[in-house]
Amino acid sequence: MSENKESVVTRFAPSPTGLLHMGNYRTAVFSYLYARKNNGKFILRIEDTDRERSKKEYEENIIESLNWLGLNYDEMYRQSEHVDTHKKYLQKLIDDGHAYISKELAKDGSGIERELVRFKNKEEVITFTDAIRGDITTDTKDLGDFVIAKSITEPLFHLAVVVDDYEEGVTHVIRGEDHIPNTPRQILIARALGFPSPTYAHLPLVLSEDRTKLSKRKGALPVTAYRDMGYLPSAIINFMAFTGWNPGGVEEIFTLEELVKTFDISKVHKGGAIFNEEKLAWMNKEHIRKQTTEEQLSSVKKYMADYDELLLNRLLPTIIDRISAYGELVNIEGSEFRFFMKQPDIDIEKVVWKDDEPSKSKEYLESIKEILAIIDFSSPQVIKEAIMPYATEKGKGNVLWPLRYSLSGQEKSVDPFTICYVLGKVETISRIESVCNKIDS
RNA sequence: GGCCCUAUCGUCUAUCGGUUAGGACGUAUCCUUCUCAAGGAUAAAAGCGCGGUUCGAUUCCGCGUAGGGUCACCA
Repeated sequence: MSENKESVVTRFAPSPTGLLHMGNYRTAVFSYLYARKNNGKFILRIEDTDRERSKKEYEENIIESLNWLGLNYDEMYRQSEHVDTHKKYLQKLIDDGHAYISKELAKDGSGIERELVRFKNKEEVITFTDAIRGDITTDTKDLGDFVIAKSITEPLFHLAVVVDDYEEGVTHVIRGEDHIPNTPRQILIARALGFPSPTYAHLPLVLSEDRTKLSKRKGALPVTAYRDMGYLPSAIINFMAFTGWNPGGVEEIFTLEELVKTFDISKVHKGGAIFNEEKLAWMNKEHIRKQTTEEQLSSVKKYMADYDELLLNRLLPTIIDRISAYGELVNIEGSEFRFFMKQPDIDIEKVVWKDDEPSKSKEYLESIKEILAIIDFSSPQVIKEAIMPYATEKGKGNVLWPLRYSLSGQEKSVDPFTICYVLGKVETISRIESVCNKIDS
């Protein structure tokens, strides 16, 4: 790792004009992976030259999202803070005859005359080699003399991008496919300024169900919304990296470190991919399962801080087994776990298994109570072994259904042994007694 | 419409000229099971069309077709 003059610098250059979704952050993921893979630098550049639309809160959300995802950047710039540099190069372009001031009526119909700066397009054919797509050729005569500044003091997107990429030493511009048409313009400006062109890599788009570009108005959620739904950053990263790329092989669950290790930009796809929410959920579940018990418990506690810790510890494996995102725990009272927190309402009619007799169900419950009273509630397995001989003798459904329903108040629920274990002996027996009393009355 | 990009199961994808076209999500069925999940097993499910090149094309080339992106004094 000594001196390598070709060291890689990539950047993520969002404009803070809204909350960014998965499609946006995926370009950050690929830029990050490429930089880290090559021991290079990853830069965050806030493209806030449009002062009207840029908002501080959006910038903050970008930083927050990147931090949450663990996409650590080595440097951060704000384009607006470099306007002087942009102006310097703009002047150079004009001085060198590559750009000119053009007096034109404002497009807003106000009748005001503005002094736009246009790039003097020599109308050549530009070919660049995209790291993902190969050669892309454009005849720039279709572009005309495009505008590069609103005025001599207000440089616009294309100029700012080219100047900043140069000044920041960006070697690889990794961005969405929607930027392909911008590339020839930016190459033209770079050439006029005598800058070397970076390597371009245009990623396929992330699509919504209708196969058009993912967008907020199509329902794409900000990445922070997934955080708020209790998704794991590692799952989000894994998923984003896997839309449009995969390392080959059968394994699909990767940590960020593993992604860095296996990333290969030449294997990135050319065609767009639909954002598959169901697969994301599955992937998140897999990532939850790979967490340590401590991590799982601390995630669960974010939603269940008020609950008894001992009970939570015993319930944890069941929770992990049944959720695909921690956010499912926001409303415990409405969840399948509600009965662990408080005694459920029991519908006596439902205590009885199929068409067994109510008096018998009570008898079973009484017997189980006797059995449970003398054993140690050390694990669901122990409880199961204690109860099963009796249940088998009397009919499993006859015994187990009343037990499970009495404890949970739910026709569909976690198995009775786990319920007993989580509730503990005292609570379990108390619930059984209360149901027996109700049957009597 | 001009320019540009793309094309394997419903979806995400593997294949870098020769495979019974593989895997995953989802779906269905079965097993397990007192119920629901989870787990296990199985199944259905794909090379856009037509021409070339080649002994041989999903793979390479061309033409269609379809879809997408982009055409700002936004980025």
